[in-house]
Amino acid sequence: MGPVMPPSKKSQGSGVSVATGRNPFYRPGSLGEALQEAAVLEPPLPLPLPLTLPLPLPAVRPEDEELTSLSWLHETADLLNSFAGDAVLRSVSPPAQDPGRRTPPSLVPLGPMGRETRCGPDAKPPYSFSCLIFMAIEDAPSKRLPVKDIYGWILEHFPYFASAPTGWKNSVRHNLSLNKCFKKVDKDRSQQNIGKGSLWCIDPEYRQNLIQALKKTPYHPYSQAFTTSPTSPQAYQSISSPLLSGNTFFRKNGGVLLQVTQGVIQNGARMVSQGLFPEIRPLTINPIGSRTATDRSVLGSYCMHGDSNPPDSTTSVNNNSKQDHNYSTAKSSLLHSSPSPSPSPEQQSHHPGDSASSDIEDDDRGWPRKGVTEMLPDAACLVQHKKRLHWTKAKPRGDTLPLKKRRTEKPPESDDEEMKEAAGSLLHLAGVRACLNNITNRAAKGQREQKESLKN
DNA sequence: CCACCAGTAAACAATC
DNA sequence: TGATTGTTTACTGGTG
Repeated sequence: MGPVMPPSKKSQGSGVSVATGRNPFYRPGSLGEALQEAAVLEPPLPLPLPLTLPLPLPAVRPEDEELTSLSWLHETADLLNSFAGDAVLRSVSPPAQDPGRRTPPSLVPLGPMGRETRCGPDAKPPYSFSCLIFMAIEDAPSKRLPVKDIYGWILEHFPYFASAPTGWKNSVRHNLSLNKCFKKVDKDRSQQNIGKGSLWCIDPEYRQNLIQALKKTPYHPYSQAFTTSPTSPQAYQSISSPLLSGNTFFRKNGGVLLQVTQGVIQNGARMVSQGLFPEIRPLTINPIGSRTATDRSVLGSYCMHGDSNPPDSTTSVNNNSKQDHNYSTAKSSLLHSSPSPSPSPEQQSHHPGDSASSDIEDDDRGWPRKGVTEMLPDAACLVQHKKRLHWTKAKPRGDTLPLKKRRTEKPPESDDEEMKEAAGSLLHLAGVRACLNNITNRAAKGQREQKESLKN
C-alpha cells in the first residue's frame, strides 16, 4: 500500500488515450474530420476508376517471403496517394545511422499541397503503449529488447516522444510490468554486456491480444476489417499475408506504421473491393474511436499463431537514453532522499515472468478473460468504486490486454476454476469454429456470386 | 451513471 | 553515488 499522494500532483495525469481516436488529426474542423466525414457520407464510388494508373500490378508474394525492403508498402502508399488526391504520404523517418539497417519509416499524412496538417510527425501516435512496445519488440530480429531499446524504437518512429512531456518512459515500464503480454527474459551470458535490466519479449500466449489491439488501431495497415465480404480469392490471399502468416510481423512489413486518412483508406478499400489490387489491404473505415464488432476481426482469432522463435542475439536500436528520463533531476533528487520502508514479503516474492502462463480463460473472441482477481483495480479504486463488486456480472470486454496478476490477489485455484477454464476453452473453440464457418460461408458465397456474375 | 480502460505520476527497491 | 530498471499504487479522464 503506497502512500496517498496529494491530489494536486495526481491530477496532472491527462488520462487521454492515444489509442482511442483522440488523435489531433481528428480534431473538429480539421482536414481529417472532413475526410472522415467524406469517407462516411460519400456513397460508394461508381466506376470509372482511374484505370490509367501507371502502376504495375504487384505480384502476389509468397507468404513466407522475407521482405527486406519496404517496397510493397511504398507501392501501396503510392497507389493510395494516386487515388487520394487530397492527402499524400511521406516518410518521416530519420536517416538510418547504420547503413546496413533498414530504415523503418513512419508514414504520416500531409494536408493539401503537401502542407503538414495537424497530424504531423510530432503528433501523438494513435497507438497505445502496449502496441508501441509490441511493435518495438516485434521489429527486433531477436524479438526481445531491453527497455532502453524499446525507448529507442519508440523515439525513432514517433518523434512526438522526443519532445513529449516526461513520463512516457515511465508509462512504458509501467506497461511492461503490468501487462501480461510482455514477458521478462533473463539475458544469457553473451548478452550480459548490453546493460542493465532484462530483455522483454512477447508472451506467445498473448501475442494474439496484441495483434488484436493493434488491429483496432485505426491507422494501422492491418487494422482492416472486412466491412464487406471479400468476394474474390485474391481478397483472401491478400489477407493472409503478411500478418496472418503468423510469422515475423514487422519484419515483413518493414516496421512501417502507415497512417493514412479515411479518404485514402476508402479509396484503397474501393480498389480492393474491385479486386484490382489485391495487395492492398483496406483499413477499417469506421469512424475513429468507434469500436465495433467488425473492428475485432475474427480472422485474427484463429489465423495468427505467430510464435516467434527468438534467436539469442539482441538488437541495439540507437537511442539516447539520457535525454529523457522519466523524472526530472529535481524530482529525482527528492526521490532518493525519501525513506524507504522495507518491502513486503509479497513484493519480495514477486516474479513477473511466471505469471503469464497460468489461469487464462479465453472468451468467445479469443481473448484471455481476466479472472475476477485480475480485474481488481487498485485497492483505493476498490474503495472508491464499491459498486464494482458487481464486476463478476459485468460483460467481459475481451478486447483489452490482460494485466499481470497481482501476486497478492492470487487465490488458490479450485476445481470450479478449472472447470470454468475448461468451459472457457470449449467456448473459445466453438467460437473459432463458428468464425471458420463464417469465413468459409463467405468465401463460398463470394465464389457463387462471382460465378453468377460471370454467367451474366 | 457505471464499469472499465489506458495514461500519468509517483514511491521505492534493486541493479548497474 | 547517481542513473536506470522494474514493480506497485493511486489517480485521472475517456469510452461504451
